[in-house]
Amino acid sequence: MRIGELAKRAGTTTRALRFYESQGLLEAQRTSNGYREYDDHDLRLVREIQSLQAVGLSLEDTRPFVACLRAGHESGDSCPDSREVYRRKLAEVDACMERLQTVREFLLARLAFQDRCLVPEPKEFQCSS
Amino acid sequence: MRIGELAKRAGTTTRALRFYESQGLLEAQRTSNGYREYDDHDLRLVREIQSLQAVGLSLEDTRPFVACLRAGHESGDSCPDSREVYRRKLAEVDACMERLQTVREFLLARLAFQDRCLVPEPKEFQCSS
DNA sequence: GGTTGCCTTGACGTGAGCGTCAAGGTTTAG
DNA sequence: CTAAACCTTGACGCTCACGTCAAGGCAACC
Repeated sequence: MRIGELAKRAGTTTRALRFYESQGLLEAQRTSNGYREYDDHDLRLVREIQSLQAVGLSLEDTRPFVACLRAGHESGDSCPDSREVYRRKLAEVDACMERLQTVREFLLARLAFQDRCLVPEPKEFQCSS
Repeated sequence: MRIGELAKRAGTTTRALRFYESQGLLEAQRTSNGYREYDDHDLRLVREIQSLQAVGLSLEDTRPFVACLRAGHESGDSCPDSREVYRRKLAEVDACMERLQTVREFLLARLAFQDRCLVPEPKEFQCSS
């Protein structure tokens, strides 16, 4: 299949697929006229990337999973590097929730008592998912 | 005081202060040679902005608080618009924590059972603080 | 008069993950 | 023959809160 069909079947755009290729996450055969040609294995890769992004992993973080699938494993997260990414992400999520809990309490306190002026110390931690 | 001293006393940079001015958050008197001149009231404003940013509010969201202080209130969050920002942010935080909880459970499950292939549906919600 | 250390405006860079043209080639339908 | 619907590469745009030059003016000290 060509890039348009792959995009449609994966529910994404051709631009995203070309971007993945530029990042070395996706490779493609080329037909004689220069068109990219994909198969079901590539569709699987794209779906893996999307799933991981949906969990909040960066594209960079999906790299080990893709490599794992390419290496022939049936599941992208059965390789040590992938599992390490999971563990790191889990730690990030925990830290993020802790920080959000603090923020939440601060907001509640501010909403409850109007004239207080307690402010939490700035933390450098960046919380996103 | 001039911009350098204000930056030092607020623990930020001159660039940040000029940026706040460009966003209409901070105003400054000008001396005859064109230098910006600030007073303690401005320092208070900057500190308010920093506190709110530390909680995860965007610069845009700090606008009502600054306006509230400018209007003469002793606390930036005693005005309706400010409190509305608090409420909205609280809702965002709650949604974010809920989402993180889902992600967390997913990660734990994946780490526990290697060969499963359940993936949560992609959510469009953007979670950051 | 030269150096240092402030200050000014303006403009481009940063990161992530693409979106959105632009300008053109290829294949198929009518 | 032409239009539609694909495809190609390249390059700039977007968000956010500034960082980082660049080029120059102002003030004080030796």
